[in-house]
Amino acid sequence: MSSPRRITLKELAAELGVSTASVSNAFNRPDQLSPALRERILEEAKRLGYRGPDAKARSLRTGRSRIIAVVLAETLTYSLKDAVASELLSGIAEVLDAHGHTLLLLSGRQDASQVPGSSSIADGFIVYGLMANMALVEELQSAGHKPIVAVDFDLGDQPAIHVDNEPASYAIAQHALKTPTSRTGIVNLRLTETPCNGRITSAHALLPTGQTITRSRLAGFHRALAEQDISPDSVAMWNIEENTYEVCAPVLAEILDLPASERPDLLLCMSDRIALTAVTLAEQRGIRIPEDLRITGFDGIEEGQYRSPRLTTVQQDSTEKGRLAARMVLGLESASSHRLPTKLVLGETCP
Amino acid sequence: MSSPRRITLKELAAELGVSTASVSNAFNRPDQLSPALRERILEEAKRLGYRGPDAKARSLRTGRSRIIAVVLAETLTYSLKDAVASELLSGIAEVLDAHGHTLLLLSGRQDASQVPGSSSIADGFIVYGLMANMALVEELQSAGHKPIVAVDFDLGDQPAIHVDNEPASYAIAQHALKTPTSRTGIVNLRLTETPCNGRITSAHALLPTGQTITRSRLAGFHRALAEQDISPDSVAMWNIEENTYEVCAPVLAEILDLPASERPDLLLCMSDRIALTAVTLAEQRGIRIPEDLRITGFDGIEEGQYRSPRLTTVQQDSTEKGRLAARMVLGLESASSHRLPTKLVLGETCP
DNA sequence: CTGTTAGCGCATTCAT
DNA sequence: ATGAATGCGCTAACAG
Repeated sequence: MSSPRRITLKELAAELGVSTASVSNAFNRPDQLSPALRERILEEAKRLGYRGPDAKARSLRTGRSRIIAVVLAETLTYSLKDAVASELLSGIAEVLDAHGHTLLLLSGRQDASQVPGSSSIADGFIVYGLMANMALVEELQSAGHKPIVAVDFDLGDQPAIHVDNEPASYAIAQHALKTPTSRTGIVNLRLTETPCNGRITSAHALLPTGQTITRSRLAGFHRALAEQDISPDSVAMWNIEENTYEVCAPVLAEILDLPASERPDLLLCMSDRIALTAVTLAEQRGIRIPEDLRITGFDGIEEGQYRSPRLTTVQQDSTEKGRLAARMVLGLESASSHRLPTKLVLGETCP
Repeated sequence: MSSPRRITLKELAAELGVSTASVSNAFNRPDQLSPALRERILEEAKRLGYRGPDAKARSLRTGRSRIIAVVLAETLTYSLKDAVASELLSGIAEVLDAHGHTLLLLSGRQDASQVPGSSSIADGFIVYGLMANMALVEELQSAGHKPIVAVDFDLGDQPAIHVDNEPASYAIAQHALKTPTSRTGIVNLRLTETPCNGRITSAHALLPTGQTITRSRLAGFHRALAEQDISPDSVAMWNIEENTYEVCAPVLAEILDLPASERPDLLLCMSDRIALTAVTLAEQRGIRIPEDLRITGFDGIEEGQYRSPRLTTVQQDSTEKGRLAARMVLGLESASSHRLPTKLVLGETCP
């Protein structure tokens, strides 16, 4: 076989003896030509191996590509392995697919040089999580009138989607604190100004309030603690930089290997991944859950529910968050900010 | 603020009193103009908010977009939630990122009408898994000289990446059968001609040999069974259509709820997801692992190793599979087919 | 209902 | 080292 080059619309038109407009209309606007001609064009196109208008030329001409870019705060490699991010993407993909759009993955972590290139092809952007490097996002904002939706953080006056982090954390901590505790520990996620995997001391500065979701979660924990007359300062805190087992494990091992007199009997974790790692390491050490150690998570990922003991956690519907973001970026939903509800899920790790 | 429209290269050139070629060269070919002029252009560009050449126009002109499309056999919504597919994507993204390319997600399940549109924008394709609808893939093949890499199945004479499915399955079954078993059961993944979630009877036709990875895995199981003088026909088989807890659970419940005299004491599962679901449901029923029931998986996903009991499984490095696919599609690796090795991982579910 | 025309924004010859 | 000209493939006005 020898199809040296994709045939073009113009060539097809010439071959058929019709105008390029008719061929274009045959593919794009059926109502603009007679069914008979359309039929003839489509048939001949198939015969000659013409697969429809070229996406590159079409997008240049129309200004639209039917591509929506998702910009992820972390590296793609990491985000794709993270259950929460994957669920979000899953929800986004569901809606985009249903509306004939496709999904381009970008990372806020790339060399700032490359990104602008590919990004100007997208019709809109969903930006997930606070970027370490805001340069890219600022470009997107200034680049024109393309819709931008921020998820889990605020981006100027762009519409944003949030989850009820503070009330949810308050609720789960309140639940956990109903059972008397002698020592509570909090395991945070990306909360310190400078990277830290381990115990948070007074030497560590925390990220500013109001910027990150984990800061809101901490506020909820603290409110519930205060309500029990437990001073937040008396509660030990640890920090974790990356929501993976490998990064979580050493920090949790450090906690669980504390002498029994110092080891917490309640761990408030900021993610299910952290909590699940705690469960695994506790099991390995013969620490009984929940008798010796109660554990709460946050996110409600499937892995935490489809195992035993089931995680006590806050369920945020990341898939729905993705669907909503996609509908907003496609203009199917008002471009105002949304705050999604969460649900307290009582498992066996903290009954 | 009022940036009504993104400024164009031509306008910038006019503003500066230089030719469009110089502006273009300032961004693309630094060696083609004096450093002084280049500096001036870049500076003025930044000042006027010109973010570099438009991706749509640039890709039309050059014929290259720096976008690689990954075509997934299943829906995107499903694939993004699947640990194996996510790891593959993770590996792909890692390499693409490092080489300044971006990742476009396509599904082989979309309305065939939409896909061709967006797909012609990509510089190359990685096709993952046997498509239910081969129409799209046939288009990609005939569409020209863009590189295509097939993963986990064969696509005409395109280069393909495979895993040692048959030997790996043989090895794990052989290991499992070292311990005497009274009743072995096999839980397959997408193996029947027509969809089936449940027991496979003689009424079910299986997919043709050599097409799907699960068929190869079954062959490995059967070879090990035959070696123990166990007739494959005497081994009960079940089938599962989708690698999710929700779909796996009812089928495994059916198996585990068989009267003790009929219930298998060894389950050879074709995926870790199936095996993990079996573990969870067995635990719920007080069936002891491995005393009452031994379980093997396939894939080696993290979830199976970072829990207790750890899964006995075959580890395939999906991330490396993705990296290799990406290097091949970028032309950094010979375009010949590859077969990746696997590793037997002995956990507690089948010591 | 159909055909003609004029760019979309850019990279690349080929002159100078 | 720089500038003028051409067209990548297509769609949207418009004219017939």
